[in-house]
Amino acid sequence: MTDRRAGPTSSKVQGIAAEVRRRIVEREWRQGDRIPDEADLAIEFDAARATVNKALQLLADEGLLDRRRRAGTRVAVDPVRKATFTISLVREQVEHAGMDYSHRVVAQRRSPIPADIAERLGLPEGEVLVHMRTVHYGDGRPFQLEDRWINPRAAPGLDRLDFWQLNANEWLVRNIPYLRADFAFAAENANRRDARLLRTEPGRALLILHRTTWNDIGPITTVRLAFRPGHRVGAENGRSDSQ
Amino acid sequence: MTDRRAGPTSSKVQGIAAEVRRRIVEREWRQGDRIPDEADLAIEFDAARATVNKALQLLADEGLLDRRRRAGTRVAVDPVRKATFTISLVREQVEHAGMDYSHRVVAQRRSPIPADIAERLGLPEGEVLVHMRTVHYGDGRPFQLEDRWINPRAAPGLDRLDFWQLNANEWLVRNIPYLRADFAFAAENANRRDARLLRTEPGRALLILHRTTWNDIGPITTVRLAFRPGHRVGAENGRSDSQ
DNA sequence: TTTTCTATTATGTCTAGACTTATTTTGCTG
DNA sequence: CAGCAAAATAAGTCTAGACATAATAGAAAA
Repeated sequence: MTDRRAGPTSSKVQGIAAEVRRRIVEREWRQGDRIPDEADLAIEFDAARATVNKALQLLADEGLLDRRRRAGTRVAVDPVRKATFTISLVREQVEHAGMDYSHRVVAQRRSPIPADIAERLGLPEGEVLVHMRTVHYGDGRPFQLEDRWINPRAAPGLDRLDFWQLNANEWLVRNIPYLRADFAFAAENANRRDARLLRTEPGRALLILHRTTWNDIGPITTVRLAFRPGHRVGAENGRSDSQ
Repeated sequence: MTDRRAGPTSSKVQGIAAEVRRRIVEREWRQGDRIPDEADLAIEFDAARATVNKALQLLADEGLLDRRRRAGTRVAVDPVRKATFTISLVREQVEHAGMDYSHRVVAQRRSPIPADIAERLGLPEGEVLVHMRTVHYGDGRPFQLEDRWINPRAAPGLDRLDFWQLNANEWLVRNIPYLRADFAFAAENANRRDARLLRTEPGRALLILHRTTWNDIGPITTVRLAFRPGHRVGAENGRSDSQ
């Protein structure tokens, strides 16, 4: 997990947010309490209401405040916190860790989709998609195993490509923008194939990240990423990091 | 395909964001392209510059645009996407799934911290913290196993509490607000204790969520949450869901 | 040529004010 | 008293304009 630099240039919005945060942490304002309205805070902080609004929205997005029209702003009773995970390209993850990146496509073919994939994509079972399996390496050691289904209908230009050479994820990400994505983390015991490709033993617990992306045409691709044993995926919250 | 609700109240900001998103997806504006500046877009969309600014900031936060002062706004080449996970209380997760919630504290004592916990918290090894282990149930079946260390110095009022009765997480969340939290997902093979408490077999892959929270005094608590086998934690992005 | 200064520019931030909208309060009516 | 309509209110959104700031491009100096 990367470190987080000190307060971002401390703008007025950030200053107000920090002060409100402080009052909540110091329990001047307690869980459930109604806090002064935007107009009053604007006077207190000598700011425009829009500025106070932005600060309070920030804290509401963090889950620290509950805001409702007419009802006012309250300190959240159950601070439902949000953790933001940054999903970057495998190659960048590997290189960021100071390793040399390489990858190997171990399978690529057109194939009818099994039931679970069909359900995930909302396509009829047996529809023929492009299926590929890739191992990503860091310093020659397996880093991540990628099992991907691609919908050629939603990815024009796919046919002309040689994925035995190219990195599918990078091509997709750069050429087929998506409107929506969903993610899910899971844990699975490595099966024989996972174990062989990741050079570990069957049964080892693997962190799995499922991701499916969509555009206006339909599902683009769904992928199962299996990380090497022991890998962690981290996030941080608490200070919003817009910009 | 899952349902896609109509534009969220379709404000002007959302409308502009949607149109820019469309142009990127339709490849009118391609990866790396410079897009018109805020002033021009403001004229085109008949909006104030602040409104355009808000829309573009939204898309930049989503990772779809790169913006830099003076250099202008470009369509991101590597759309580093952010997935936001909502971390709610276990009880809410269980009840949201339509199950009856219950929990059982299986251990609670003061204990010197081992090396890994010490490192995670930035405290000297051997410092004495409160250590507790709780099983959370849904409809009587184990849902999550919680292994928690609490720093009494950062959690005043802790001593007077009876955690054999109370849910530690809920008490902390409601009474000791934190400034910063970090999260990490991992996968581990169930050890004997995990297996016994989650009523599964040793070796089963478990999804683990580590979370540590901090306030201005120092670390408050660190917790290892082990989900029951097969559990998934999901997120979605693509449309910002502020408010 | 390279370096350094300076002007320019697009985004970042803020303000004061207006209007909108969800929600609660209040007060009227049966 | 209940039920409903109207007033009040606090957040939501937007505008026009101002100034700040980072980064670039171009000009001047070495």
